[in-house]
Amino acid sequence: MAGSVLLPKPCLMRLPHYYRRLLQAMHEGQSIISSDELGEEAGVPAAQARKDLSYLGEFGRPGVGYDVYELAAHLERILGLNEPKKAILIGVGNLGRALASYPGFARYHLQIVAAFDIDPSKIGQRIGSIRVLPLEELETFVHQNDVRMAILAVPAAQAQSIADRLAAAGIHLIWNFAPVSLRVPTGVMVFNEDLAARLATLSFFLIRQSS
Amino acid sequence: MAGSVLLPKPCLMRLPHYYRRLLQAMHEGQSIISSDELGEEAGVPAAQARKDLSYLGEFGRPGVGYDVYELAAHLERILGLNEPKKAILIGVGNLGRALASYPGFARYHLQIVAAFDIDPSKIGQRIGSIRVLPLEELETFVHQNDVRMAILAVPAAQAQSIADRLAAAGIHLIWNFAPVSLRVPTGVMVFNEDLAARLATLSFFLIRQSS
DNA sequence: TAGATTGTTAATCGATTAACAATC
DNA sequence: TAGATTGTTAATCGATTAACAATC
Repeated sequence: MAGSVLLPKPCLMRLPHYYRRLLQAMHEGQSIISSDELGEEAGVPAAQARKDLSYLGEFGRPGVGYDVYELAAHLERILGLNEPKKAILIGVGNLGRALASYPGFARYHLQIVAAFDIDPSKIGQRIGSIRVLPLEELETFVHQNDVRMAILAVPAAQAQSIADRLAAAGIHLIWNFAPVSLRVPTGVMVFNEDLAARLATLSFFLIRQSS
Repeated sequence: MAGSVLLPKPCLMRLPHYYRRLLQAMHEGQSIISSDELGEEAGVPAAQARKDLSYLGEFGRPGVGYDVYELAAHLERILGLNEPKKAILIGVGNLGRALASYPGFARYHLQIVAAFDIDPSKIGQRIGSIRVLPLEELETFVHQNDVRMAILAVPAAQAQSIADRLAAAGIHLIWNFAPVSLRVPTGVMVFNEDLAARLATLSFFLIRQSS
């Protein structure tokens, strides 16, 4: 399940930042870039950036730097940025709607192919081009459309039972925005975007601010 | 600036999860809890949970466990969950609106006291009880209301220039939802909630899924 | 050639885990 | 007393950083 490419998790989290710096370089017509410039974008020293990239292969030229286009293309391939990624959205509240229309996702080829909700008044609505379907159709839709990813934006109380259904329906990856720890069978990956928990950690720093 | 309490960052990130488990215990009438139960919620072994809590002091009783109410009260104090936390919201797009009405924030006493936007058609609107003010009034408002925290939910292109203004106006903590790395003066803390970068890391796993 | 920058090794740093005496 | 569970030490693990030979 871990795939063929092994990467330390902190390294993986920095790759999108390197990639973003490469896009900027392209935009500015820069064709060679240094580990120092890449590291700066990710907030790490040049040595860290070089080490991260060395996990992917040898791309740089000593004394010169990295070819912007070549490295960008490689990161796109490693991260799968250009692969179409079908996902369903569960929960069409304020946050769900915002995610459905988030402009930053299109660049990475995320395709939200349908949304689901229990609220009858929302069924049949559209968010952009995304149709809102009744939750009962979840399993059928996942099977018929071969969807592997779900974005979960329902209230905390409903999240676990829906996660169970998603796992049973064959979803492999849940991007969870509900503020709960989900239990899922092995083989299902959960990535938590827990804004309430994050706020609690911000609170720690905020109340310690001087002045 | 680092405050008096030193905590490893991974530990700090787990404290909200322990706290959440304590709330659940209270709800169920459980008055003693073990490091094993706490660790499970955060996805770590019992030894890790004990070590995390030992940074805060000695709360458990050997052979017994932790007092649910006592530990919850202590976590509330350490994290400052019950302290009122004023914040302003910059950017009243879909994501900004969703954050302004996010139900999970009230429990931790986050008070979004105003929202700002450049779009004239949005000025004067209300999101719940939050008024949308023109961006020109940002500095005045921050000074007059002694605000330390800003939630930044503007398009990537505008984020840096607004971060500059926030820092100059005396904001200490920026919760940044724009997909960019902000440069801020020392003394200003930035916490990034970079959904586009996160999607890129999800992509890495998604395209490697078997079947 | 002189200057710049990579890829990699080794040293450092910090977090996690295992083990267990102390305690209830 | 026997069983359970903490707080803490020491061992392990993994990531970061410094340094530098190799390369352009």
